[in-house]
Amino acid sequence: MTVDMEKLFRNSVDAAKHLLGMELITITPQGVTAGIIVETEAYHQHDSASHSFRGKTKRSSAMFERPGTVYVYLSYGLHYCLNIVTGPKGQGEAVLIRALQPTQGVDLMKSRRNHLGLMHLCSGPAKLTQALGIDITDNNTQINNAKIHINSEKTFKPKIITSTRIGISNNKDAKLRFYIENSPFVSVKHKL
DNA sequence: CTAATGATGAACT
DNA sequence: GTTCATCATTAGG
Repeated sequence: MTVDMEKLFRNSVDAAKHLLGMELITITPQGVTAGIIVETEAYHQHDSASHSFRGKTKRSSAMFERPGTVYVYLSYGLHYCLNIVTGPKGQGEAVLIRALQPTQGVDLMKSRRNHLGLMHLCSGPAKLTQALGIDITDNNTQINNAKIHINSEKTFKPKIITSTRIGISNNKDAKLRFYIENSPFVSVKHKL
């Protein structure tokens, strides 16, 4: 990760906002797939909804690595979700990537996603990992190193909406979900 | 050791 | 709106 990127990734809330509008890219043997990040959530160690809340465990250990580390976990026994770890190292902070607007490799995404339509390819945290070919083998790898990349140059300035997070039972009222206004590609449209 | 649960998605009615 | 697939982690005995 460049010095520039390190600055953007100082804490999970700022990173969650900065990541909106950036392009997330995977380079695999099957081809390149990519999409604009349109929805994120921030998690941190003093947040009872976070996997890092009870300290470092076997599952969450990647969350305590340096900024730019990838944290992937198995959700509900069958889905993978992608997080980008933010700093400082050891704090257990990360940003969950919840939705993308597909930009590159749409046909490959469709083949990985059982040939669903454009709106169903990346509109959820486990949908986008499947579409981009991300799984548990990517856990604890580094961004912009080999397979998973983020292009920090935005092609537009997104208007950011802040809301409560999706699918959690602890710390429900914290407004730590961020998404791009009027994007049809977000996972859930309602919620405050 | 056992049992409940979950940062979800697909397929239903 | 509801149900359920499916398993690592976690709490508890």
